[in-house]
Amino acid sequence: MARKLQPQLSRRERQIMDVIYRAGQATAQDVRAGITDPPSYSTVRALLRVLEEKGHVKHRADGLRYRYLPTVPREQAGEFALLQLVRTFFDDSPPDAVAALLDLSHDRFSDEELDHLQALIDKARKEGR
Amino acid sequence: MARKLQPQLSRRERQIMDVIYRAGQATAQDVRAGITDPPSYSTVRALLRVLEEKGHVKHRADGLRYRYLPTVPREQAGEFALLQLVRTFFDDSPPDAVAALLDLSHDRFSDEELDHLQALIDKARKEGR
DNA sequence: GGCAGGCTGCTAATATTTTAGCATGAAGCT
DNA sequence: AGCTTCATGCTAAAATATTAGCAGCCTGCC
Repeated sequence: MARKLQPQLSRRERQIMDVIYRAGQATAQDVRAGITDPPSYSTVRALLRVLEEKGHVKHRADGLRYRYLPTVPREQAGEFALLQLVRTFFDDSPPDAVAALLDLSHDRFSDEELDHLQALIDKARKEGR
Repeated sequence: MARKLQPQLSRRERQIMDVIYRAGQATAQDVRAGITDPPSYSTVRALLRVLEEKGHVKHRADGLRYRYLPTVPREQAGEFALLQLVRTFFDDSPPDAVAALLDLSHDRFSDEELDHLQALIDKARKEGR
């Protein structure tokens, strides 16, 4: 399976993709609203067109307007980005990254989520041996 | 403490910063070697100068040449990037991200690391109540 | 001394990105 | 019907990023 190397998005393109991934899908207005320092509406649309040409998003007509979706599903893109980040900042060690996340935001973990993690760890243990 | 919003690096700048963060520090040659599709040596140096102007890296003289270091320490930059990514791809839910990491690379977790995580979870449990 | 090698500083051209404006068409409303 | 609103498509200018070349300086060596 030939995986695309790297999208190599430009600054604004990256910003826009982030908005779209956060929301799942978005209109040009949505995108504009999701950027803190937004350019004109016209500009956003131009960039969306560029992103579509490059194959990073596709659009569906929603009444009169367009609604943009990522071509690479969120889950897959997220995994890829995560691995990339782990490689750059955590010595390519997923465990280090997990530790950082726990350390950084342990207060964000509910009891249920902790239970869930517990289960995942147990599962990893079983599969490991 | 006024934290800078977002670095907003350009494409090449991002690539270069990644190399520097991966290695901890790097010379222009190192940077060039760390990029898969590198521009000329001259170009790399120019970009390093730009990055220094913008305050993202600093350099130390190492004999005759320069050795570049990030101004924001790796750990801190990693945490920030991680939170950012979690926000974009995991509904701002660190637990979801942890689950994805475990799921994605459970074979990369050694027994010791699993024990360590276990301890972190227990700690979170205690602090949580 | 004088030459080669490896580095920096600076500068300028080229490519790409980013931007906004204008023309056009569909839908809804009075 | 005619007006307003909100969308698109296209185009071209402006800003920024990317690139490479050239000059100069230090070090080591013949």
